[in-house]
Amino acid sequence: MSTPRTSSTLAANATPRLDAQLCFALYSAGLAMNKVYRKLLKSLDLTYPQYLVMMVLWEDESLSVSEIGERLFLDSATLTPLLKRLETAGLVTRLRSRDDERHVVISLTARGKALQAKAGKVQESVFCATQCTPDQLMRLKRELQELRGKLSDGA
Amino acid sequence: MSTPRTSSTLAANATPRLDAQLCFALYSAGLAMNKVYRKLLKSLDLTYPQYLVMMVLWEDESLSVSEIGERLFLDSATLTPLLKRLETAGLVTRLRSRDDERHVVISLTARGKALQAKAGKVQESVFCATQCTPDQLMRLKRELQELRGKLSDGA
DNA sequence: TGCAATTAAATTGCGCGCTATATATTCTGC
DNA sequence: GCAGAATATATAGCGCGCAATTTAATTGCA
Repeated sequence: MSTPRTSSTLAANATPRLDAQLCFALYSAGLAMNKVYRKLLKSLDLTYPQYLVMMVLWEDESLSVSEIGERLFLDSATLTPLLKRLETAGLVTRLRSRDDERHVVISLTARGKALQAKAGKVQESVFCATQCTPDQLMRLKRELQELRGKLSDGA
Repeated sequence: MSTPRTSSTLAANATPRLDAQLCFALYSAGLAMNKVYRKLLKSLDLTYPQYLVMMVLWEDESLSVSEIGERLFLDSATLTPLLKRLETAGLVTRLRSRDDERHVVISLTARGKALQAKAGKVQESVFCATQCTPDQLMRLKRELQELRGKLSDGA
């Protein structure tokens, strides 16, 4: 590392190194990914976060708001309005649980389930857009999951 | 591992495989990163995108809106209000170029330049938060840059 | 039982990030 | 020169994503 002495020129660009650039790469790759999805999901009338919620529900068709939040690392401030939009679109229902009325149970409607059929093409298209081999994608995925874990640790 | 659940034939779960998970890893790692920065940048009164703009300006202290946009992959709809906030905070000035009045030139103020001194600590803290070796970070950075390039290709 | 602590959602307010559009300036062909 | 294309910002509207707060329901414990 050997930080340079406080000469004005060197001190001036002591800032934007290494991880700054990793973070920017992460940030801008995320934006690029979102743009790809935006185009592909247009036909389904979904945003990417909405699509994530639908994917969770395609696995388990009935979940509470907080259960969805745990899986996606999102909280109710984000999910509540998103879920209301999905409800308006006729893809899910929102019902207070009988057992514990604090919980709101989100369930797929028939329309919501049916939408899964269309989703396959989206996945395929995104895979093509990455121009990566499955191996590369898996490895990168694992590394990002690790990074996410480490970044969340300190919180 | 090999996903024990919902293997209800190929048709039903043709959806959430491979790249779906890469994209989600990318998305959620980005959110986690942003949270780390939010805490660290609180003392500088900057958001992460604002911090990116400042980093660009610490390299070149006078740039047009579109030049900043090219470096950060952002457009004027995002940058104009962000830059106005930086102006309000006294960190930059916004002036129409004499040469070409379509351009708005963004320049650092003394306060804006001075802020760089505080930024070093932020970088260091983020680096620590990643709990990664510089090698890992560099490699991941390069992979994400590649991915960003490929994802932007098709656009 | 009774009331404080805890938990689950919802709400408020703010700052992106985008699409689509508008406005103003410069450049181009004729 | 001058109409029209091209370029650079700005604006409007929408949907996240988050911190902070509020509301409502449940739990726990004396």
